[in-house]
Amino acid sequence: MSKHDDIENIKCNVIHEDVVERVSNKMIEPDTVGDLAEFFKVFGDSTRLKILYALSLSEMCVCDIAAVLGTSQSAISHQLKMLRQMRLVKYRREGRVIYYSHDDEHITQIFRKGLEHINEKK
Amino acid sequence: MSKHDDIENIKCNVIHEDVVERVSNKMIEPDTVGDLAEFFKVFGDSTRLKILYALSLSEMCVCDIAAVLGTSQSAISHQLKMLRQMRLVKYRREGRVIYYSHDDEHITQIFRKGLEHINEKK
DNA sequence: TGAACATATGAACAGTTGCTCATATATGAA
DNA sequence: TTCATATATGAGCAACTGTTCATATGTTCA
Repeated sequence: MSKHDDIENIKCNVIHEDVVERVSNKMIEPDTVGDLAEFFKVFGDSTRLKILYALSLSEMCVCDIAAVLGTSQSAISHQLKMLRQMRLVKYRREGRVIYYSHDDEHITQIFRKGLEHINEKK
Repeated sequence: MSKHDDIENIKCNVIHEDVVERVSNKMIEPDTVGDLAEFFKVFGDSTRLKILYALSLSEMCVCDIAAVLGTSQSAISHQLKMLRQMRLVKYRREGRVIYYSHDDEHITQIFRKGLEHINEKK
């Protein structure tokens, strides 16, 4: 009963009590982290990034987006649904055609920061 | 042979030739998009976000991070490996203990933009 | 009406991801 | 050397993701 004190045989112990407590107290809210992760997850896919980039150049309809990306209409539509739900794009209808465009000014700023990072680290 | 012109029965056609051409010409490089997506993918997970947030408050060793997040040492270690590879964190050794800290000043800026977005859209 | 077309969507499937578990490596102390 | 501890890592698995395929919805025009 000397070495395996409790049930913990794998876990490691707190090493700096003070740091752990201080950081724990200032830690970000679980809900906020969840929302943030969901938000960034949107940027973690090439197709969605391309859509967002294309829309930064021009308002576009679904077919044209598909043409530019060389992807199926269905795939684009699915992704646009997600972008809509995350409030990153908005749309307007004109007859049968639906035009999408950005709905958030943070997109380009986040893009820029990302580009700065990958350009520095080479 | 009238309606199903070629093989395309599902695909939709280009609607605005001019827009498609202009956007295609200015389109982001495939390599760049891939790198960007990989970069943002890192921020798309709660555990990694929490680690990055904790490290923004203080340099920390692996055990302490695990304690703050309430996650296993192994899980933290796996994620730190990824964060290391993406050059988002750096580390220094002191005996058996390894201290991790931020390796990129864009992290906090990207965090802020993300927070601004999710706070606005409620 | 009905045909043609632009877009949306559900189901299914393959590929990916993040965790756990077991174990390996590395360092310090005895 | 041997033990204890801090961290790393490979394999395996369950959950998630992005695409395709088939089909539905909605709009225009004849």
